[in-house]
Amino acid sequence: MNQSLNLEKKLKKLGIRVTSQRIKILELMAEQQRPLTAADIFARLKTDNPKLRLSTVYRNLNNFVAKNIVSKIELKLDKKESYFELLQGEHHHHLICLNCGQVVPLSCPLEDYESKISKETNYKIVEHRLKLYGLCPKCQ
Amino acid sequence: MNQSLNLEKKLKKLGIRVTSQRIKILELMAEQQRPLTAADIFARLKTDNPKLRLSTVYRNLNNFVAKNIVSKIELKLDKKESYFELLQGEHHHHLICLNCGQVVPLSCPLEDYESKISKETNYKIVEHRLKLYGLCPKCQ
DNA sequence: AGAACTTTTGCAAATCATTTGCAAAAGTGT
DNA sequence: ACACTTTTGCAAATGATTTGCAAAAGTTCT
Repeated sequence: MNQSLNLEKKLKKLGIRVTSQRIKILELMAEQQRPLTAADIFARLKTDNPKLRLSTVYRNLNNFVAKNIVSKIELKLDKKESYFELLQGEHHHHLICLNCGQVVPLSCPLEDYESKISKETNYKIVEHRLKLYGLCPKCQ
Repeated sequence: MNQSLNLEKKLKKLGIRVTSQRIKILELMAEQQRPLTAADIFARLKTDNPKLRLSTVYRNLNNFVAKNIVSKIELKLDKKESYFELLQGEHHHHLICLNCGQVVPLSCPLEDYESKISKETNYKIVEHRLKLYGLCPKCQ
């Protein structure tokens, strides 16, 4: 059934106005199932909608992040561009191929470590980020 | 004894030319013992040397990173500025207070996890990055 | 469906961190 | 001190992201 209808409902429930730009961005992210940059999304959507602006993509992505339906991560070691990923499924991390950029989702190994560190430091731990870098089978 | 003499030797050994800018940058990092931004270093050193440029700081930090005597990390969740840290002591990670920015070094819990992931994915794992975010005792 | 109201978008320009080109200055080996 | 190579100061460029503002689109109420 119609995916954009589901997305509409999702946005309405969150009190986010339904615009075609927003639907298209979320559709693309759902379809790709991998972290995308604002530029990736823009490049893909501007062919269908030449009036679309990169700033609109950024504004909406930031909005989604604030509303907790998208997460923003820095994936590459050297480049400083942000990647965005639909928040769905469980909390996970990423393994990134240094050569081809392929991204593999990883389960989180840090529950015990976090509570250990919390006890040792008396910090209240709110979140964490973990990335592994390497070479995928093809690139080795 | 004279620390800048040690630093001179260190640079010479690595085939890096000894300049006063380089010595000052490394001295400051050694003295501060916490990750600093290029802007931090520049702000601190420009009072003694008003001709110093931020680009010089960046160029030297990048050089040190390439020569493996400094590591470059992204510390803050939102801000995109890089932090630089003298490579000394053992491999570690960071716990950062979301409120005051205090940084605590953490031991690395990932040896077993890395080999497990390597087996599962057939990736050759080269490195990893882990950061924890939370509130320090004072900021809770 | 239309009016009134609020939010988002397109567009251009600004911002922030970082890099680069180039001539002058400084470091190095002899 | 000399000839050679690298680094620096300086200005301008770059890349990612954000912002101001008027026009356009979405929402609510009737």
